[in-house]
Amino acid sequence: MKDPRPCSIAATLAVVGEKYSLLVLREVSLGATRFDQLVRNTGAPRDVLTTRLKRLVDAGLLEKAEYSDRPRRYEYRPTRAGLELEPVLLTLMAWGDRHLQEGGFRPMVLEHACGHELVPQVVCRECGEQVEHEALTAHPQAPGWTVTGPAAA
Amino acid sequence: MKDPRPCSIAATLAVVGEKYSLLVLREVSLGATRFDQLVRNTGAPRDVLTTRLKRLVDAGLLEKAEYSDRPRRYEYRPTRAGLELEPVLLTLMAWGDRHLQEGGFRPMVLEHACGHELVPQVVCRECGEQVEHEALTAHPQAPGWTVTGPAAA
DNA sequence: TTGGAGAGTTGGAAAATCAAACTCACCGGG
DNA sequence: CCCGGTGAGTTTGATTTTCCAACTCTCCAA
Repeated sequence: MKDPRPCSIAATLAVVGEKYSLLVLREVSLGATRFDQLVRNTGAPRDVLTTRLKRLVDAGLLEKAEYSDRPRRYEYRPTRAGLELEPVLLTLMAWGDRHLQEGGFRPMVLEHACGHELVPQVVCRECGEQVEHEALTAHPQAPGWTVTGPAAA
Repeated sequence: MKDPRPCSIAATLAVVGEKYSLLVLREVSLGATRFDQLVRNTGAPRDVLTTRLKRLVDAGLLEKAEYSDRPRRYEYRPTRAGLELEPVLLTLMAWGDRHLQEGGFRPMVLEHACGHELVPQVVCRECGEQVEHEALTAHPQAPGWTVTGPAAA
């Protein structure tokens, strides 16, 4: 009766929820894979970046690849699992574009292979409809948990 | 030449990227809107929760609503803007379900109004195709920024 | 031989986190 | 009238993180 709700959101955030982690993923997805690029582009202090990179490599989201021996230098490439976090980045970006950017200015525009500017949408895989809050019903699977909290303790 | 990349992902994380903020959004979206529920269900220390709630209310993602005067008690309800972060929560959950939960166990199953279990997918609004990393091209709009970093400073 | 790059490490101050205890207002018995 | 309990925080003091600047170490190039 002391543990928080078991949840894949929390589990995922335990891996990528620390400050700068998702910005690192953003950069490596864009192709900025080197330490000094990550420092400049994310604004992370160098020591913090070091520990974030270690964590992301350990978690299998990045891999450290030598791109030059003599001098020995490494870059950080996203793994498939790392790239699969892109939907998270896209939905975060979409929300920020809509709610935070005044004047409709978008700091980054993404072009989809279909030829259009990408406006990401989250849909139900079965019916293809855009997912609305009102159309969802949650079913907690963990024993002792209901939608609002622990069952009558 | 010292600021990090201007980006809606970073802007959004500045609002909801601190520890527990997204878990609070998860809970209020589920219907657990009261202080003690949030403490139990997220695991946040009470004082931290207080500051997170203040921030989320100030940012317009939650609203504080009196549900009883005498004794005066408040709950925190998600605003429309708050609910619009659900796509982020859904994609985080999907990633965790796929990459972190052994044995395919899902701590939470969501049912869509169409009658099926929800498997969220991110698609391009124009063509409806699922978004793949390889199908994206990024176009930074901020002056001085390229896809890998600041332009030749 | 001096001067960069690039990729980190180190040191110490400042800020955030944590758990537990405490407050304050009220309610409902006994 | 007193007592325990609930709900929503606030306070306290110890522990962790963060932050930033400066430093290291390896190489290459002028």
